[in-house]
Amino acid sequence: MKSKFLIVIAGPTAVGKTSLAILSAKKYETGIISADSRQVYREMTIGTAKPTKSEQETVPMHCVNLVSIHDEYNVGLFEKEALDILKAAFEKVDIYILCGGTGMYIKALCEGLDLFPDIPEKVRQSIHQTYETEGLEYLRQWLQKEDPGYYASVDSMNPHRLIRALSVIRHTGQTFSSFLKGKKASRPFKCIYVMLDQPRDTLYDKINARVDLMLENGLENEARNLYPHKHLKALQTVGYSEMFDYFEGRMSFEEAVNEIKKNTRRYAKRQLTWFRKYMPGPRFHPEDHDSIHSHIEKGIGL
RNA sequence: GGGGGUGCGCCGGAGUGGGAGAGCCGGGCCAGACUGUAAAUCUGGUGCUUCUAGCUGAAUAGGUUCGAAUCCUAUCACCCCCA
Repeated sequence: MKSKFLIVIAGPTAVGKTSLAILSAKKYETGIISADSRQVYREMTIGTAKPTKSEQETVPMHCVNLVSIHDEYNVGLFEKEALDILKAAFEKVDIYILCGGTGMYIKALCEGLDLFPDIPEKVRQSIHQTYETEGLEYLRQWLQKEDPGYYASVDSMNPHRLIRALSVIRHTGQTFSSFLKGKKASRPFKCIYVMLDQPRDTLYDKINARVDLMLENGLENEARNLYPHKHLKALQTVGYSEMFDYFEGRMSFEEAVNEIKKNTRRYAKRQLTWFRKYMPGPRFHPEDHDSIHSHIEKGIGL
């Protein structure tokens, strides 16, 4: 059987992943899987810088508009979905493209996540409720008692981490750490990483310009339509949260716009931190197509 | 032109008014963590150095004093009032 390759195009927001991915998909006559935790939602378009409709039609594109903001979605579901897509795709082609900025989704697909049982939302909510009433310190002590091993390594100041671990413990009766094997999954394909980056100030200029463009394209109106659902997980998103603050009079329109730009820059920063740690290797300027394609072809073994 | 006030580390604020604090709060920025919320969530740093410590420092230049961000003089900048 011939080797299969997944070209992973990753990088901070606004760096130019999508256009490179489309270009590459045309070149290799293949399709794209989006690794983006917000573009999966049908109802969010402008604020997530989703590929345009015509872009989505030029090449096969998966995991965009896949679910509703009312659906439960997470990295585990993404992993499963993406593996299915690749399995079908590699029946016909040898190369596929993964493109996105959600580092954890990329890692899940390329290296796999340890298997965890599904935790009912009710369990999580109940622990969250305990957090609300008893506070962080209570959860810390609880976890320390139930799973001292994980407690030693977890960021115990982070409520999300504690709530997740305690949910698993309560639902399964086993420690959280007992599920952590930390072994890379073996995949029937090889990943070729194309990490995009460019000087920080250029990237920040692009981010600011793109936010202005989103506003021209009607971000405010899109946010207004989604406002009734502002409590949903999917709507805890840069570009929407700030608009909601504006709608509720907590800031002026101008302040909200500046906050969106700032928070997007910070988001990009966090992405860069993640990629630096989990995806070392060469970095490419998004327009340096020659270097990028020779890197890919070297990876494929041409 | 005359009188008064204010001036500190990237920015804003509070505070102190002879025994320093590279101190406090907020912001910005930088850096980091992160195995099912990941565009989320969380942490740290932010004068310099050889970094468990040391050095420089309170607009600028002088002065008084054992000791000055604090008092005095001059200059500069900004603000207010009167012309």
